[in-house]
Amino acid sequence: MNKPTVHDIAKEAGVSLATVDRVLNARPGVREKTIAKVQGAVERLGYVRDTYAANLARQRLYHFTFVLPEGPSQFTDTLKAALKEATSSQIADRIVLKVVTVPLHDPHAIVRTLRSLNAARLDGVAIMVPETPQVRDAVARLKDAGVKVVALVSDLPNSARDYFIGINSIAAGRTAGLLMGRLIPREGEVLVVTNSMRSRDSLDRRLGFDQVISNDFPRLKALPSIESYDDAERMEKITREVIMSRPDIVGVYSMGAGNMPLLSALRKSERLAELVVISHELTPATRQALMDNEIAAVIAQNVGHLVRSAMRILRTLSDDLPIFEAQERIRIDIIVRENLP
Amino acid sequence: MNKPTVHDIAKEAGVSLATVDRVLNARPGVREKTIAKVQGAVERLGYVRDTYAANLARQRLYHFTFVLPEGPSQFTDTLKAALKEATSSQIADRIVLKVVTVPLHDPHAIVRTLRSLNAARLDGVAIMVPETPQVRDAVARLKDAGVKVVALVSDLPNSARDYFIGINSIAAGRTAGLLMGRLIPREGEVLVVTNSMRSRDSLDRRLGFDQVISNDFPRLKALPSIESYDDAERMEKITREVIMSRPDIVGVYSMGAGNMPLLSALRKSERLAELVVISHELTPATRQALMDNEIAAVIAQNVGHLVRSAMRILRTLSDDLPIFEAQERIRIDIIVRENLP
DNA sequence: CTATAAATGAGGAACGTACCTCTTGTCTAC
DNA sequence: GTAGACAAGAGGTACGTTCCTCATTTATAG
Repeated sequence: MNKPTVHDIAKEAGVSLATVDRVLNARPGVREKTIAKVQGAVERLGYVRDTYAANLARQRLYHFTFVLPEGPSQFTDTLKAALKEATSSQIADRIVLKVVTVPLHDPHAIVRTLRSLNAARLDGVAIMVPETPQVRDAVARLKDAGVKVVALVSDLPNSARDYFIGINSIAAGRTAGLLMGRLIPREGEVLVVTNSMRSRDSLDRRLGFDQVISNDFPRLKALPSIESYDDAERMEKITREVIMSRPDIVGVYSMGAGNMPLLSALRKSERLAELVVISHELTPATRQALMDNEIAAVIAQNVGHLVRSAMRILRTLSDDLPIFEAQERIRIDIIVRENLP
Repeated sequence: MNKPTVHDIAKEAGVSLATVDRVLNARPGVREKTIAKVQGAVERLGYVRDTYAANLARQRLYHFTFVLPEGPSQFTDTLKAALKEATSSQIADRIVLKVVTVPLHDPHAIVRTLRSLNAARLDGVAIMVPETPQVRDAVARLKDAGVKVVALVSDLPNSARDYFIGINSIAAGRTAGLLMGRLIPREGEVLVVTNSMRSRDSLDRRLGFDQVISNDFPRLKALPSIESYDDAERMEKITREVIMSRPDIVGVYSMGAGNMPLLSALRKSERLAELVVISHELTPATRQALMDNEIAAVIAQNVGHLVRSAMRILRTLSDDLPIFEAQERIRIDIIVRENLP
């Protein structure tokens, strides 16, 4: 009735413990026929390796590296904080964690960093950078070297990454669109702002947003995206100008980072109270704006879950174990003033 | 640099391994002074017991029992499904799980069941029942017998339970109130329905809902709660009558289970399209209603997270380890058509 | 100061797995 | 028929912890 051990497998298969070990750990020097015998026993008894005992025996350490954007961003700051917090918990057990940051605007530097990772002493990498052909190459190279790769927050769909941990941007955009439509009962224009439409996330969010607006809420007109290019002043200036010149604007959808200059511009315009503002990611700025009723809703992903999931998945991949999908699915959180975590 | 082991503690404290073991496992026969020496070494080296190695050595099994409501309820069905799913994952490692169901309407049967639990061979219990003085007593009795007790979904705030796993009902009600107010731009009445206002959860949700409605949306008038007493026919009949007789109703807040008869009544009234309906818990019925635009939003708690959290917390409590709060906090999920999980 | 109890030390086996060495068995080729 | 290669067995040690026994030291009481 108890969980079968390697000894049970040996008995069941009629071979020695050493042979079972050779088969289970894919060591050479075992005939096909014998391998089949052992695997048969494994399946018949429903053997699952006790990972903890195995890790104890082999003194296993998991070497993981997180590649995150550098520079000031409230979102990546909260992500890093969550990572640090997780490090001191049970989840980080046997994990040796390294965090490196890369400048997002410099594709060469990103690739240089990815290439500089020592694949030989690395079990897994979690990457949060925009997808480029060079990044795809670097991912393939890591994979070839036996390193597990997961994309974090921003997917690398055309790369060889093993897993994506984050929310579907199209669905996130659709959620924003639905909320915007439901929260604005009249006609009008919706301002859409982002850092840069060259990022895939922004494109997808915009896509999802437009799908729902045009299909379910034709009374609303989503304006062309305004891009800030990470320039706070530019963002504030342009936003103010557009808001001033277009009295029909009834809502604002902020797809990316940079909510602080946006809010600052909206405040100065003195039209904030009558606008429905929806933004992404829960940061100190958006949290405060929610509490002040300046932002109606925030579309977010739980960063704590994000980093814990990344660690668990990298570990699971490293052990060639099946992933428990239900636990790892990152949900699209809708946060309003009253359900702030 | 490596994690210290019991051997390191023995060396540091200048005692033998056996003594370290006696101290760490609170076995008798050690002088106060020696205990202090060992504990000093533990703190200086920052020793943390390797729980996996310990469990391996002592062949530890965690015996947990979940006490859940019996009878047909889509919510408890999904909860049980999540429990079953979790059982076959890593999380349930070394856990021997038992599920017993109790009739919620029969306080005596509940207490009888709680008393019948064999505290001697039980490490922890997760309980989902309404709080009564008898339940409080039963919890205290379990605690006295050394069993860890957590309240699930529905808190037992005045009992000796170690932990509550679920969402704050007042905050959930406030969230519903805020959404209702934001989604209804005009004046009108809001119908509030529930199973029974004798349940603490319903009272608290109502309380939170009324707080926000009266404070932020005085244009809305929340009607007195309609109770179904778990009687589907009654629910459907009364709802239909009220809806028919009160043309000013613009929204419906469903605080408890029994969304199927409610929806059925609303459909028959043919006013569903113009009503803003907000309900609790994601079940097959509410999921379908969300997709059909019949329900505007569902306030939910992630049942998968709920049961995984319960298992982790019971295990952590059994090991007298600190709980990683950030991971265990159950969030108030707002679910709309586009962010359905 | 001794008898006794209490506290501590020393060592080993076990948990399930990994990994090592050494030996024995079996097959193939010439 | 035997060398050589390959396959399999047998047995041990280790990981960090628990738990056991037995011996030894130390404190306490009479």
